[in-house]
Amino acid sequence: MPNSLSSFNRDTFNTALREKGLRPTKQRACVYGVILDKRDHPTADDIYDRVKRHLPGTSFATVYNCLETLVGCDLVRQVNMDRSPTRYCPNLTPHAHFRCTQSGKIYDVEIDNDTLSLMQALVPEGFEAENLDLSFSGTAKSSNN
Amino acid sequence: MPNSLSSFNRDTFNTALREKGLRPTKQRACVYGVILDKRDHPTADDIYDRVKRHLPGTSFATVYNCLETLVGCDLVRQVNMDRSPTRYCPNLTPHAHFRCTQSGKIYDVEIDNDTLSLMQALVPEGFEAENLDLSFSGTAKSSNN
DNA sequence: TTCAGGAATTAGAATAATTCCAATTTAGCT
DNA sequence: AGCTAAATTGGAATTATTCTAATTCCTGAA
Repeated sequence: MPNSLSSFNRDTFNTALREKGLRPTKQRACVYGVILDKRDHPTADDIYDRVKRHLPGTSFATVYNCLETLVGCDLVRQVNMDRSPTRYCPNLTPHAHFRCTQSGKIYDVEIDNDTLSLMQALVPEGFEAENLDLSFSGTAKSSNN
Repeated sequence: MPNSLSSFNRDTFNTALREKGLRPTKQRACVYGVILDKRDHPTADDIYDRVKRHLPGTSFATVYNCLETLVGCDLVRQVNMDRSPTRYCPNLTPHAHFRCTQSGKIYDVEIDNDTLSLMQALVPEGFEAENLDLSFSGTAKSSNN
């Protein structure tokens, strides 16, 4: 039985959904599962393909619905880089993204607390930032694959 | 005659285009003009409306073509925030953006050199960043309009 | 346990931003 | 003026995403 969540993740998942009064359905679990499974910042399209291998009847709308739900429950994060399709990421720690313009691959980049504080301090008086997004693009040596 | 470029901007414009072997057409000048004129981070749609007031025959495709050209000549910058339409910005200094989730307005946020260096230092060995994007979203007090 | 009612899923249509395309116009050279 | 490549044009096409209305599925009260 592939893509069953580990009991740890299953717990996180159930709890997060129940807290919002939402149902932990098999589609939602599966979408969450494939995102945890291969942390390659998949697009909705990628996720759809992977989910179909486990739950063949799943529709595109459902994938989008599930993703929206998971994002709303803070189980996964959206990653938007330029105009390219939205990607999804189970890494919830504060981190930036690096996109290789050659391969299209996206890498997580840790942000240390000092730098994070300095960035947050850029926001002027009278503005209240709830969200911060930092991304880089450029080239990655192929040894980083 | 509205939206004629100041002689300073006209020079910048002509030079930047000629350097790439491109023609400084009236459509390109007008698109550049409206972006300089009202620095409110307009979308292609906004720009189209404003350009039509000066050059009524202009098509949408032309606006997009001109924008691409201007970006390629480093005369304006694209600003992408989440999934919302691309916006355009004539501020070429390193700066971040703040989007007010209530009004949708976008504000420039200066980045000091120290913070900029620290951010650039986040990029790990083996990665070469050509581009850095920092954006915030949250709420802005209405006195910031 | 059943069953009512809300929640979730589904297929397919609709939308929004952007890009593509083929035809026409224009600008810059000789 | 006339040639040629570049730019513009209108409309069709594309892409990612959202919407809609119908169906199916859970859950908890009887």
